Amino acid sequence: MGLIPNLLHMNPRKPSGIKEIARLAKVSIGTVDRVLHNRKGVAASTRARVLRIIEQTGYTKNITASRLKLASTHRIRIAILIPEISEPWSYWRLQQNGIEKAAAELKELGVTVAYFYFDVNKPADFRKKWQKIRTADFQAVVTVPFLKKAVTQLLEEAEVHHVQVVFLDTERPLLGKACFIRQNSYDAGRVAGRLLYGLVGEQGHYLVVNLLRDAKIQINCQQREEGFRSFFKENAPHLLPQLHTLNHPLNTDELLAGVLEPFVKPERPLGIFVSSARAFMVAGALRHFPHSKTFLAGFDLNQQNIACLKKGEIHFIIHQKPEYQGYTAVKSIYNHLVHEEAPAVKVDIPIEIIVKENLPSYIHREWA
Amino acid sequence: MGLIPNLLHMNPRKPSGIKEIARLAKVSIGTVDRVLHNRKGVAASTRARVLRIIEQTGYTKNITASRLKLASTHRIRIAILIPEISEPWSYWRLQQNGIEKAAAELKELGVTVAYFYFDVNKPADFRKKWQKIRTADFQAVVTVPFLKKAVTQLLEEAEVHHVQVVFLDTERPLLGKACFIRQNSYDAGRVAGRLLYGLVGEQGHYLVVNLLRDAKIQINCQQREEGFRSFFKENAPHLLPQLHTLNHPLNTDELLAGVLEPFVKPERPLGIFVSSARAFMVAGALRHFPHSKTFLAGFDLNQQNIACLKKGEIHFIIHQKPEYQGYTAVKSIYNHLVHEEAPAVKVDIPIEIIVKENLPSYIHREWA
DNA sequence: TTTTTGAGTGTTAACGTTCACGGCGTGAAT
DNA sequence: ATTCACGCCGTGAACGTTAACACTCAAAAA
Repeated sequence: MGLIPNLLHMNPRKPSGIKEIARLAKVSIGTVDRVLHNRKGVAASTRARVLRIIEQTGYTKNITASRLKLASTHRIRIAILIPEISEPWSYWRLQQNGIEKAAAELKELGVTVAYFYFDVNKPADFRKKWQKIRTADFQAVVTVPFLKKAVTQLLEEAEVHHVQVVFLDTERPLLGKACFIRQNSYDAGRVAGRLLYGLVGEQGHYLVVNLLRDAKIQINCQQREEGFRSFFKENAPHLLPQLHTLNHPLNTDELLAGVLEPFVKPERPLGIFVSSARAFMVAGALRHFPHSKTFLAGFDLNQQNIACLKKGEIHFIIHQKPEYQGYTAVKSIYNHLVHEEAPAVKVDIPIEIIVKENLPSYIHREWA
Repeated sequence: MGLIPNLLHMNPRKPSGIKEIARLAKVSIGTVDRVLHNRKGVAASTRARVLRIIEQTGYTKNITASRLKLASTHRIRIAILIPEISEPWSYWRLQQNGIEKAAAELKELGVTVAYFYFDVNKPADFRKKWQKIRTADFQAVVTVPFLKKAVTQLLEEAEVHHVQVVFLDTERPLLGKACFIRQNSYDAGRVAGRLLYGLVGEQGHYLVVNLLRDAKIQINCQQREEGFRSFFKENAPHLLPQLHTLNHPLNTDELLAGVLEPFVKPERPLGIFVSSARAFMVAGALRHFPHSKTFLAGFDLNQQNIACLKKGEIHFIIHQKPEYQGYTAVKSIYNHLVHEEAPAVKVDIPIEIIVKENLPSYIHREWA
């Protein structure tokens, strides 16, 4: 340890980075810095010379050093504008966990995130919170595209104020060049079609169950159903007469089991695609028909779905990786702001298929 | 931009980090540094006082600043000891792509990786390359546990020389506390069992195809078969008589189609599980039996398998995410060496299921 | 002619961490 | 009494980047 003299200190390494560029271009580091940041105050000839050296040496700036310097003065501020988190295991809580993990990693690089929660039923609340964000110079905002008109306004104002917008979990055809982190719902529906068709086969019937909140269907669920139907249209069009849809309001008095009864026949297999995260409710209702040959596919690894998967009551779950979405949103924004040549944030979350047997490899592990 | 005076420069922020600790403990930053690095030369009372302050303030060192300083003197050197890469699309090439991506990200933090390739058929070559690594002070080595005896020796010597070892793609029961990045082959086989059973059902027959290189079965393939069989043992033991194994040497003169023929009967469905990355070969052979009801599952998203998946000749692919494995190996080593409290590297790659419909979400996307 | 401007430069002090070096003391050896 | 050793601690120069500030000339304004 102490026996070997420290050779590195005897022959100092030749400087790399901006200092080396300055030496080669016969200017000071100040000038190189001005060129790199496109600041004025550099003669055209000097600028060209410096740029040539930068080109030739393939210089890239040391982001570690840059962020170390900037962390104290020019922080990167990201606003998170998401629906109020009611249940402790809600989808947005998971997204937020991912966001917080990213924030922790980026903290010492001068990145801060601030949360703003809005009431999904009140567009005015969304607008109000956005105005707070807009007037508080954030570089970026991560939000959801639920409230169509309010979001359109947000996009326009964000463009004017140079605030980067990233949508989580969006499906709405996005105006302009908005960024997003989402899973393709249409394709996810197609995957569910493939999986249930494989299990149920030609002799069976099929049912799409949309569980409605406030009597209206979510856009995600709608697109998933379209994808599901498109699979059959392309691969087994003769089965379309056997493919039905059940829209069932969650806040109804009717029991789900009762509504399902006409579809469940002991003599023929039934494939049920639940377009939302509540497949476990359908699984519960199906316990009234113990001798039916029913196969169930749905979304999201919440605790109830996991339990049903383990018991064999749900056969396939499609995972949306909410934590990963949140994590990726923040990380991508950072990368985009820091490496200027980095592409805009457009991430398609893979459509991951969970069955009973690969569940452990998903829940016993870090998700990032 | 220039209109607002820079307030941050007028009221300087109170220092954070080591300086603040020093101020509170009424010592210099040198002493704090000595305490943080457990170096001698600090009075016991002073050390206790500093440690108390560190505890109270919840100080954590700024790794950005630390690496900036250390990058020039104490680089983190990682050796990669993997089989020679023959084919351009080989599995190890993909792993190496992931490694290189991680290396690029960590370059400015003073991390360097060096590659050593060995001939998988020559344990002596493996040993020779390892000796080169051992004598060249690397902090860590990423390798594969193929050659049992040579690897045991490596592990012992690495422990003595404080070289961290991380195995890629391992299944061998690992001696001691070795680290790994792998997919659980047994569980992957079980997943394949679930998927094929779902498609083929009770009336079908099942076949495990092990494609042998040099007449011997790879340990991965063996464990996958065990997992596959265990699924049927648990879920459909009555089908075990209908479950056969075919070990087929790749360098034989016999045609695969000929060997498969006795198993393929037009009247009954057949589920084939190929335990390696060459399911496309079985798919090719099956083209001789166009009217058979055959279902095929295998591993890895190589180009031939992808083509078969798109054509519907292969029904399920299990993805091992080789690029992600390589990336994770290097990143995890870095995190472990840099955050001393970080856990040892033990990563289970999730068993990801690919069908025709979710393939696009896997191949049109960054894997990290 | 002298002063003033300002465009084009160089200089320097940070950001938080690291570590060699040197400078105090106190106690032991000469 | 003078030297030497050594435990304990502070100082300062880096790492590469940033940006305010200071300086130097020219040409334009007085």
